Amino acid sequence: MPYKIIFFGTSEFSTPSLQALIDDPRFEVTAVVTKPDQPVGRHQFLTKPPVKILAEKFNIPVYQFQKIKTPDTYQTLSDLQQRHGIDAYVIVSYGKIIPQNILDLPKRGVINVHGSLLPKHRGASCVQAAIASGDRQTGVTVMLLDAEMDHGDILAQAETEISEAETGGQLHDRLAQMGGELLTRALVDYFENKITPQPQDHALATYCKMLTREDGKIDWNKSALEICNLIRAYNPWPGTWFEWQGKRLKILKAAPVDLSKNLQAPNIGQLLQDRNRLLVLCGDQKFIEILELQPEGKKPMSGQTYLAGHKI
RNA sequence: CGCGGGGUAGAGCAGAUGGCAGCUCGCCAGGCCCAUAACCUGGAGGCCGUGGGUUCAAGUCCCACCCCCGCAA
Repeated sequence: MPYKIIFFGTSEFSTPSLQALIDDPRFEVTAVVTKPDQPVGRHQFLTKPPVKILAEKFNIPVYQFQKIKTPDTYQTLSDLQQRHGIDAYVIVSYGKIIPQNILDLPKRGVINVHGSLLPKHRGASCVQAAIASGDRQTGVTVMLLDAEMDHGDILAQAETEISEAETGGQLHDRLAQMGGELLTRALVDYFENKITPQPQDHALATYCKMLTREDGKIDWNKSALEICNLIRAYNPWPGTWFEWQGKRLKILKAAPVDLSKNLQAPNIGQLLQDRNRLLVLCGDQKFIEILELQPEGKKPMSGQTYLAGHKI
């Protein structure tokens, strides 16, 4: 008899975990809960969440509750519980807070996959936070959900190195994949009582907030290293940018540079040309080279290409 | 019909008041040099997004359409 699971998830981070559960004969994904379709993109087309697309492909029933904290929602999930005897909920990047009375429904509790080594980087932007903080390694955590955010007992963790040039998007995809692999193993061990859930050391907890595009505005007073890490971390979401000559310039790729010679003292945050390189002075008096950028209304281009057509 | 920017040489950009298209980089050839991503000389390369219209004459004015992108979500 496979373990019966209801999967809660929405974003691209969720899909590898859902896929792992589907592919593993030891589990049966009885239903999938995901956020309602959202208007997306320049023309606001109504778009299905990635998790919904995957679920439909395997003919798994999909539930999209407008609100979780309603008697109707509770009733629906309660019915599913009675009808199928669900063993556990698995929640991966669902995007909504689930009330306690629902969390109490499944027989063996609620399991969560988180994209960091808890207790570090609790919260919504854990992947970006790891790179932005300059961490050299991170990982994924499979844990039991409790009332507080990313606070529950740990079932399993897997670590990985963050490479020098890795972007948030690349790391996101890797962690999502790792999460799926770790999830199925940890879940079986947990069901078979082979692991003892370990409480987190809450004194070491750090938190990261939900990111918006505003968070990607570059503060040139920070150090060159901090800024480079931020650019890497926030690529592709939420992206990093600053205002230049009344236009918005997105920075897609940058690197710290060592300059032996002294350039004419520029202001912090001002673009500067050195040969065919596009430089900016940061708060610690060090330069970064902008390798790839995207002016408002234009396609992405290299710093050198930008210089070919723009006087600085 | 959410707001806005843009489609001109391979790339990035200029082209007030309409008159036979220019800049930077790249590319090709040659030169200089121990050497070079540096420098010098010369050269190739453009139905100016598409279709109409106004005009003696349109990249430049008018209309329609296609495509790309930023914001917003």
